[in-house]
This record gives sequence, C-alpha cells and structure tokens, in this order.
Amino acid sequence: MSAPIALIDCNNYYVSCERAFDSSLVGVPVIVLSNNDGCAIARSAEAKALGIKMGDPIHHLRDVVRRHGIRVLSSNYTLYGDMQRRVIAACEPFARDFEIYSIDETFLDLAGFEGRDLVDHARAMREQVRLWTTIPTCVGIAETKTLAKLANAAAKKDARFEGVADLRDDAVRREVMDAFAVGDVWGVGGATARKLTDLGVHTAGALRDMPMKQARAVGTVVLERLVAELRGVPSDAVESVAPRRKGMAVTRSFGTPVCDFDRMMGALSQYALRAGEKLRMHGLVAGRLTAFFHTNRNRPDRPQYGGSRTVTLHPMSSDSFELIAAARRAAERAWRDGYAYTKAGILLDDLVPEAERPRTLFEADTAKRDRLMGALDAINAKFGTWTAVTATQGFKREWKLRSEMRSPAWTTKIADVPMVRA
DNA sequence: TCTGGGGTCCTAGGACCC
DNA sequence: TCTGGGGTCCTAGGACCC
Repeated sequence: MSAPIALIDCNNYYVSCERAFDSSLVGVPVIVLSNNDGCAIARSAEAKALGIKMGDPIHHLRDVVRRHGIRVLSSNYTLYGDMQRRVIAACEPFARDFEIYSIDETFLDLAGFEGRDLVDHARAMREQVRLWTTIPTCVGIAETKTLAKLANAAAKKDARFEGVADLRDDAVRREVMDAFAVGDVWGVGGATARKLTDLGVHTAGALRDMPMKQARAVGTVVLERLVAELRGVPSDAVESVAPRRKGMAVTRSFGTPVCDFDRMMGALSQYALRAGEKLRMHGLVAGRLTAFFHTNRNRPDRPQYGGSRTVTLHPMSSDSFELIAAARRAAERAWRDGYAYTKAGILLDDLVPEAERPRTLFEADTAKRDRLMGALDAINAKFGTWTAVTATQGFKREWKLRSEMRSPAWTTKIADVPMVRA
C-alpha cells in the first residue's frame, strides 16, 4: 500500500489574500481580474453565487457589478506570491515532503504520519494556515494525486466533510466517485469529456472502471495513466525537487492595438528584456527564441493574422541585447502590414543552466556584458520592472497593460505596509 | 471599446539518414 | 509498371492545467 498523499488547496485564493489586508472585502462579493484587467480569474463565494464564472470578461459584467456592488480588483501577484510562502511555512511540520503544484495548491507526502488520525492531522494544519495567514483551505487525502484532487474537490463542495475529505475508505471513495462528473476529474478537459460521455462514461467511478485499452484509445497514454490513478495505482509521486524548466514565456495583450512595426518592436524589446531578466534570475541560458503576435481572435469578423518565427541563439544566451536582436530578426520575418495586433510575446526554449552552456569557438569576452546585465537587473529589481529600458523600446508605451485597481504591496513594499494605530 | 499569462505533455507528420 | 524499411530529430498543434 502506498503512503497517503494530501492536497491542500486555498479557497478563492486571490480573494482570500486581498481580504487578509482589507477587511472591508469580507462578506461581500469580490472578483480579481486577470492581467490587463481583462476577465475575472478569482471570485469570492458571494460572487460565485451571483453567477460569475471563471474567465468571464469584465465588460460583460458591468451590469451585475453595478447592481450588486461587487468589489473589483486588479491582480496583485507580488502579494499572492508572498502569501504562498507563508502558507507553505505553516504546513511545514505536517508532512515529510512537499510538491508545490501551483500558487494555491500543494501536495504533501504523508509517509510516516500513517499512525495518526489523518483527518485530525489535516484539521490542525488548516488551523495553522488560518492562524498565520487568515486564508481558508480544504484538504483531500487519498493514495494518488488524482484521487487527492478529487478528495479536495469533494471537501470543497460537500459541507459534511467540514473541509477535510479522506478517500482511503472504500465506501466513502465509491460514493464520492459515483457522484463526481467525469468532466471535473483532474486531467479531463472539454474535448475528452465529450468523447467519454458519448461512450456513456459520465462519472469518475465509470472512468475508473473503464478498460485500460479503451482509455488509451480514447485519450492516449495520458488517459490510461489517469485511470490507473483513479484505481489507486500512483503513476506520479510527490516530487519535492522541481524538474528543470523547459521553456519560458513573456507575453502580453495590448491595452490598445498595435498596427505599425516600430511599435511592435517596442513591445517585443520590452518582453525580450524581461525574458532575459527571468533567465538570469534562474541562472539559465536559452537556445531558441520565438517571437509571435496575433490579431484579436475573439473578433472573427475582422481581418485575422497570426505570425510567429523561431530563431536559434548561438551561442546560447541570456543577454537581453542579444535576445532583443533575435526578436527583431524573428519579428521582421513574421510581420505583415495592415493588421491590428492585440497580443504579442517572446517564448524561450532549450533552456540550460549557465554552467552547462556549451562553449563555442568564437566567443566575445562577456565580462563587460555580464556587468551591464547585472546593473540592469539591479536597477529594475530596486525601482520596478521596466524602469531601465533600452532605446529600441521607445518611450511611447500606449500599448502597455492596464491595471487600474491593484491593491498595495502590503507585505513586500515598505511604503505600503499597513499602519496600525492603537 | 473592452475576452490573461505561463506552463506541461503528447502525437502526427515531415525531413533526413543509411 | 514496378519504387524498402527502419531509424532519428524536429516542429506544429492539440489538450490540459492553474
């Protein structure tokens, strides 16, 4: 029998982070918007009750926002990232090992804790997180990650669990799985869900009982592994060491569409500069760079074009100026006049640690360049990303993203630290 | 007028090689 | 008219996740 796995998941995470520092947000409907203030990506329970869905564009919500006095916030990733560290710190004593899965979800390896009542154990952990951060959580316990995800969803949905569901009990597991829609299973998206329901597979329980061969035919090895996990056979362990990152991206939608090449290069230069900064932060170099841009895909009535080109970087590099030059080469080849572009980005591939970078025969002395990059990073770290920029970016940044309702950096910026008067 | 950003994994198919 | 078989590597695109 494999060691139990738990998944702790923060409820309405971004909203809960905002509420930790602004009590006027408690008990009222709140939504947090995506970058560019585009759509709702986090909703409080009250906002969900009003029918607001994940990903709803804000301009479709104007009426309901006004009618119900919904509080609307831009996203504040600095705050959410810092709060995540505190959540993990609170969980530390409760597990042997952790795998941080996303900003609000962490898998815990409970090997060595089997002797205890794991439901009580999880309750104590939730309480610790609540005390340290005010953030409410739910915990799912099971023998595989997929079942732990399912347990967590059950704990969120069904009040009888009081925030902690343990699916290691056969009867409980069966009952939950037979009531669980197949499309809500972790790893089953819209396309696969349609195929499965056409075959008469409507619940997690039915998916678990599907023959492995059939699962593979419907959804390749991915679905086959998923069925195994639903049967309690782990195909994926809790891995505390993050695997080496394969790619990296800096992409943005524009506040105002971009129609001319120079302005596009302004945006792409900025993204390439930021991409270089991210590479250096992780001690990596990239072997390939892709630049892309496209028109508004939500407006098929307008002329559509998407261009993308990939260029090889040799030598491999994390030098922002080389990335900008590569971005220009790629963009020139992909460019077409006469379109209103609404999004662009830089993708980096073939990432390798700086120390393992293959050396080439004709390499310029990079010491000077390294110092320049170091200075650039230091300035932008101190005064905010995109304080020091390159001349190629231009100074008219009409395309820059919107973020008009962002909360203060309560925990990471001295000027924003909340003041308490007693 | 206004619809996010950043990832992972897998497969099919083309180019190329012997 | 008939035109191999088996590899590798790379890329584009689909599907999925938060």
